[in-house]
Amino acid sequence: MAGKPTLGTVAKIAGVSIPTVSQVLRGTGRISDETRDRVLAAAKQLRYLPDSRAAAMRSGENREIGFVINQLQNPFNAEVIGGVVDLLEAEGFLVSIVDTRDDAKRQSRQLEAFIRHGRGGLLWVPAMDTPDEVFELLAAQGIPTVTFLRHVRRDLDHVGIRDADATHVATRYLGALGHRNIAYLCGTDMTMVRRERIAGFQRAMAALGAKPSVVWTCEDNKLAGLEAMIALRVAHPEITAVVCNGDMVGLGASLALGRMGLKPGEDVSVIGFDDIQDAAVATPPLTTMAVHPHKLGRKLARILLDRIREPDMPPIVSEVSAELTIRSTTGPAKT
Amino acid sequence: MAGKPTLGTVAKIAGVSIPTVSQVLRGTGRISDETRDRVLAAAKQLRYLPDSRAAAMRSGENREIGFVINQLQNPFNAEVIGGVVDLLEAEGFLVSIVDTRDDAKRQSRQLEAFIRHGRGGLLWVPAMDTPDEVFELLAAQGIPTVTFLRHVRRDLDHVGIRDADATHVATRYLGALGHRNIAYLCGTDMTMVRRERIAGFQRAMAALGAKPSVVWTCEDNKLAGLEAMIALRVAHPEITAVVCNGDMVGLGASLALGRMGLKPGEDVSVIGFDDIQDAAVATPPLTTMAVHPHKLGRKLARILLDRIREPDMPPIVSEVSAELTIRSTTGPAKT
DNA sequence: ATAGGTTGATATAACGATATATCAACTGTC
DNA sequence: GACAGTTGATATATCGTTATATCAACCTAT
Repeated sequence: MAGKPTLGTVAKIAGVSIPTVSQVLRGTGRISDETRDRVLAAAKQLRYLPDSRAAAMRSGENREIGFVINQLQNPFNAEVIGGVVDLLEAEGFLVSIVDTRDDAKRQSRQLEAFIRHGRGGLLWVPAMDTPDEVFELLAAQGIPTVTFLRHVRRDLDHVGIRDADATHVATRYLGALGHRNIAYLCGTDMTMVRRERIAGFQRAMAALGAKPSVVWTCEDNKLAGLEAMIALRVAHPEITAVVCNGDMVGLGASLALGRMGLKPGEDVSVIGFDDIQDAAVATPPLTTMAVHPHKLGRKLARILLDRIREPDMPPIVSEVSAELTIRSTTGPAKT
Repeated sequence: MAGKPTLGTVAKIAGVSIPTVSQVLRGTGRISDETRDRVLAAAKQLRYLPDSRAAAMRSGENREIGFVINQLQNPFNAEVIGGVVDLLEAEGFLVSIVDTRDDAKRQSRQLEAFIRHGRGGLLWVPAMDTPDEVFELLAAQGIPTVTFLRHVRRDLDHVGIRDADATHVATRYLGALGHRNIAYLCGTDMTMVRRERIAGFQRAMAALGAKPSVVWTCEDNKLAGLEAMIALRVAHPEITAVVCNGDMVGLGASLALGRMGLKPGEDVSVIGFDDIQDAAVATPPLTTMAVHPHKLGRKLARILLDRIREPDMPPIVSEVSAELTIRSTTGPAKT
């Protein structure tokens, strides 16, 4: 009545032994048609489902993957998750997700919980300021792990974006349109990703022979982008183009221009990053550096599967390029 | 080297037996200071973390909760998740999330996976068209379960919103502003929630003595809201106000009015639902029926904890009211 | 009739933990 | 110095599975 059905309860009802039930359900061993039917009927009647934890304990096989992400609300991340889950569920894995909200303390608790609860593999966007001891903890457990976006440890598999290249391309494109006073809008947190992107931006600015470049602070959401654009406009009225650290910021900046009576793509150009779904349908549609988050998610999952299959390979690093996707928020510099 | 540390490896290093290590780590039994120190040192050196699956198997205690949600990207849901996780993690639980994307088949697989992997409790927004067998499966396992938003089974605990009241209040408010030609914008999927909301809308319309009311089809996102508003305006130019099934739709509708050269709150009034963070910072700020998603998440978690503690209580149903939150997209009807 | 092979099932041990029982070595008491 | 009580540890059984070994019953061949 109360309590989950187990192999034992199924065995009792079918009038056979426990190993027999186990063999029937997994299709191994030699079983007569008659007992097979009896066992299957009993299992169905009780709605029995095997306890994979007990199974994993004995057999060593573990098909539960943990995904540790830094911001669940972020539409880019949500699309990546879709790709990861599509692939892994098709392979019979369960993907359970936790959100660190970029808080290293919460992340430590969650990773510990994942280890205790026996995840067979981890996908991980390391939170900012992740302490080294966390990596050592993971290494000590020997859990297959792939980091995503933030490439903090060379001894782990990694899937990421060619960040420096992307901002370089974006900035060079603005330069080709005649812009010389270009700002980069991003947060203060010095993650690997951000460092790379700023480096790419600076490199392109240097190649353009542009003045000392402006890197302007801005949280990673639409409202912050809006406010930052307004403040930037006041502090640096000479700026004619901005490269943003994410589409949400870009959309906010574009919105701000409208509010100030300026036309994005005519008065000031804006380039976003990620190509989230909103970018294409915004007014005006946002020029952006597109990565394909769903595909990226599949690649991430694939590499984890490879690692699980071959634990002793040297670390794999896979970086994809972002594509310049021109829409309406960029245009020639006013002369 | 390879392989997780276990009680056995810790015991060997500390030179004691397995039960001793277990007792030291859990603080039970009688242990001398000297062996305690030795054991703790060994555990620390190996970075040992106990396997909660094995522990749960023996002790029966299970502190892993599954959250089955219908749409991860939805900002309202994301805020609810925040509330749930804040409470449950503070109580020492691990909350792992899966996204059904409102696909009953995927949901079945995911729920089965949660059962197999031994979740100690479930929070669940049932997907549309969830077949009865799924509920029977859950009942057979006896897993504490609380449904959220969609109240499909009276024999399960539930946390939701007083949907009919909310749309009734919203519509009555528009009536008080002088509007009589009011439309309701929502999807075609006849979920419990939607049925209730339409009922509240219709009831208020009847009380206003208004004409046969318009219920207009619209997916639950910003772009769909935008397109629906434009189409609605063409088909029913007499409409002066719309009540929306969610803030994303409301924001899209408001955007559409701007594109058509109309002023939200002057030419046409718009009311949203949920009060997601974007609603307050949009231009113009969106009038909406506010629920407090973070608080709602905490309540949801609390009820699950109660159920886990007292499995035999009769089902609990908790419904919260949405508050009319007036911003700038509503105003008096033009005379 | 006996050895050897096949069939269809069960017995047993193990995974990593916990709960309960047991036990040896001290302690103190009269 | 014998007995009871305490202290600090270990032995053993158990949770729900799976892997491996074992086994009885039947068949076949010489």
